[in-house]
Amino acid sequence: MGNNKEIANVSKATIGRMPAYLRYLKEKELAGERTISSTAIAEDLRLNAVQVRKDLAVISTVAGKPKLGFEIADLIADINRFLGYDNVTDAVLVGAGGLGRALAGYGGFRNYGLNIVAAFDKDPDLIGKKINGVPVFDAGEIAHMVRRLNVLIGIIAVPKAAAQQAADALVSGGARAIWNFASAHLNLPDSIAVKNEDMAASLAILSKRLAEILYNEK
Amino acid sequence: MGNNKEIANVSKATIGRMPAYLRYLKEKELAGERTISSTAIAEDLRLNAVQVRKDLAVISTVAGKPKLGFEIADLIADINRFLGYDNVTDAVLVGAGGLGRALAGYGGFRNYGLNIVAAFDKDPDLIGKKINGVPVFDAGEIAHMVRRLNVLIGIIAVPKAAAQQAADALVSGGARAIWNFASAHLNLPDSIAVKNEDMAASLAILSKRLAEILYNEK
DNA sequence: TTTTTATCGATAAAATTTTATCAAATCATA
DNA sequence: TATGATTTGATAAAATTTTATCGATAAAAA
Repeated sequence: MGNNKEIANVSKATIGRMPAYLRYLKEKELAGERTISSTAIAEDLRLNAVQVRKDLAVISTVAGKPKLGFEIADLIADINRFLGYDNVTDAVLVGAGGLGRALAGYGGFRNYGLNIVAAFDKDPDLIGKKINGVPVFDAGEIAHMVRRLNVLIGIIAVPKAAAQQAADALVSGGARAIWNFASAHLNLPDSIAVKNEDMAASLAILSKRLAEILYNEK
Repeated sequence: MGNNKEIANVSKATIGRMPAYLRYLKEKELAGERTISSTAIAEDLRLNAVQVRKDLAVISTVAGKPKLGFEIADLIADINRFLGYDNVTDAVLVGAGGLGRALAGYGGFRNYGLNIVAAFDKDPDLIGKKINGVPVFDAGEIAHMVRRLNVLIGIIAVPKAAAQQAADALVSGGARAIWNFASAHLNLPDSIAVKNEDMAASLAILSKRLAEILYNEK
C-alpha cells in the first residue's frame, strides 16, 4: 500500500489529515469545481493555510498555480495514490460480534483499499455463516488461515479479554499490522505495526474540548 | 465532565494517552502490584519515561517516591477523576443501523462516563424498538428530544450523506459536542466541539507504518 | 548506620510541528 | 499591454512536544 518513496519524513499528523483532504476535495469536485486554493481548504477544514500547502506539497506531483490554486482532480489522484487507495490490500477480521459485524458491513473500507477476506469467531453459531458477505471461520484457524491467505493486516474486534490472544494468533500467522478496536493494551514486538482505535481516548479529547468551550463562554 | 481547573494547558496528546495509562494501571492493580515506576510504564507502553512522568504530573495529586515510583491506586483514582469517569454524562446516538447498534451495545461507554439515553433513526422498522436497551426515536425528533433531555453530546453513526443534517439537528437542539463516526466532513460553528472518528485516517496511519516497517527490514 | 541504587522532579536541550512573512508568479481586468 | 489582486512556495520564526541530563531523595542492602 502507498508509495515507498513517500514513507519517510511524513508526519503522522500529516498522514492523518490526508483522508480529510480527500473527502473534502471529492465534495468540491462533485460540486463542479475544478481548482481550489489552500486558503479555501484551510478555512473550511479549520486549518492553517500554510499547513495545508505543506501537507499538499508532500503528496502532490503538480504544483499549485498562483491566483488559481490546485487542480482538484490532480490532488485527488495524488492523495489516492499516496494513501494506497488505488490498490487493494486484504485483511482479516477477528470477532464477528456486534462491532465486527458493523466493520464487516462497512462498505467504505473498499474505498480505502482494504478488503476483508475472512472473519473469525469462537461462537459455533457464527462459524460457517457469513456476516455481510464475509465468511466466518473458527478462531482456532486464525494463524493457519492468515498464513494461507498471505494476509498482512488483522483487525481485532473482540472483547478486551480475548484481544491479546487474537493478536498473538494473527502475528504467529504472519500478520504485520494490527488494527485494534478492543480497548486493551496489546503487547507486541516492535516489528508489528499497531494502531489502537482508542474510543476512550477520543471521548476524552472530546470531553475536554467540550469542557473548555463551556468554561470559556461564561 | 472532568475538572475545570485542569482543562487548560493540557495537550491533546497527553489527554489522549490517559486512557491507555488507566487501562495499563488497572491491569497492574489486578495483578496485585501496588506501586509502579515511570520507567516501567514507559517500557511497556513504548513511551519515554520523562514523558510519562510529565503526563502523570498533570493529573496526579500525590507525588511519586524515589526508588518506589507511584501508588497505582492513587494514579487510577486521579486519572478517573481527570477524565470525568467518576460522573456520568448523557448522550444521544443518531443512527441505529450496524454501527449505531454496535455502539449502543458497547457497554464500555458506561465505564467512560457516557450514558446513551436515546437513539434516532429514519427507518420506521426501528422506531419504537430498542437496540441494546436504548429506545429508538424518529430522526425528526432529534432537536426536540435533545432539548428536552438536556443532552450535550451527540454521537453520529449514520451514512455520510445524512451526517451533516444529523449534526445540524443535534446542534439546534442544544448539543455542544459531536462525536462523528460518519466519514464526512461536518460544517459546524466553532462553539461546538467536534471529534471525528476518522477510520480512514487511522487506517492510513497504520498502512504507512506497515509500509515503513516492511521497507526498513529489507 | 552507612552505602548503594533506583527513581523522581526540575531544568535544559533537541526535535517536531505549526504559523508568519514575503518575493515571485500568474491570472484577470482595464 | 500594463496593472492589480491573489496565491504559491520558500524561508524564517514561534510554539509545542518530546527527550536528555542531573541533583535530590528515599528505600534497600551492606
